[in-house]
Amino acid sequence: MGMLYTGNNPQVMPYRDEHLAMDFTQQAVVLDSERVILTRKEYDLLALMVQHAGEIIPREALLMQVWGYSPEIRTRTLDVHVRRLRKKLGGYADQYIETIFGVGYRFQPFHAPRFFQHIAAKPLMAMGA
Amino acid sequence: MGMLYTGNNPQVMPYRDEHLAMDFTQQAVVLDSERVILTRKEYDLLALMVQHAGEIIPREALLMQVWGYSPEIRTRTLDVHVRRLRKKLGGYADQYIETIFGVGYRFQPFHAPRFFQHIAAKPLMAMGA
DNA sequence: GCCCCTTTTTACAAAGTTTTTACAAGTTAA
DNA sequence: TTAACTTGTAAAAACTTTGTAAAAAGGGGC
Repeated sequence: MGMLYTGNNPQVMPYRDEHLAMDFTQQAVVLDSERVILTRKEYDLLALMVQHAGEIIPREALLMQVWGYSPEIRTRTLDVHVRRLRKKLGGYADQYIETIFGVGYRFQPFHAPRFFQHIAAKPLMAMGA
Repeated sequence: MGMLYTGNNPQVMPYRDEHLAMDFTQQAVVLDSERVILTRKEYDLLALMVQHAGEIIPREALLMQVWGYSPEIRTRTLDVHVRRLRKKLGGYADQYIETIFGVGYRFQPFHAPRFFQHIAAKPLMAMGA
């Protein structure tokens, strides 16, 4: 009986809130009961943020994790991808994907309280160049 | 980690939906009550996909399983076979055989919902990288 | 050998994805 | 307020993957 080893598949619990659901084994994203088609990079980016929901993820961390870029690399591709992700998340986009100015981005579950809107967010890492 | 059970399983349940039926013991494919004549490779390819209906099967897995090719081999024969399969599946082809860009292909049963099914029993492959 | 059928390769075309570019808009601090 | 810097955005360019037609290659039977 043949078995085909097809790679690692980290067991991550699916995400679900009032509007958005994400299944990491099927690579499926559903928004208000409709499938959202994401490209690979869009998916990787969203997956990383959702798996760290509520946490601020610095640009460098996103560029490192999703693109394999080291901090010296100057690129706008992260911004462009965030923009396209937000577009595909429709009207809830800005609620889901927060911009933390000077730092990075944060995914927030739909009803997450936003008491202390990143007041404490002083740059943890240098951004430039 | 994901495993696909792909080997010479002598007891595979026949597949049937509104338009397509497939009998793996007879190696017979019927589309809207008409027999579809497939070549060996076409049959092997379709059988593998149908037996994993709803799952994304990476190109490398298809090339490994149907052709015995290792991932380094560069060939377009998979694409050509998919094309001929789709041709023989007529108008339903694109509904049955989805292209997952950058990854592989997926057979979907005719009325498959385009979002979540929790097929927790069937391990899948991570799409990343 | 030839014939017939299947499979693979070749060579582009078409489609899809990602990155860059260029500038607008927003933010922060002096 | 201005200057310096960061993020948003649209569009183009660069790049990658898939689709397709046609030719070439392979294989079995006669």
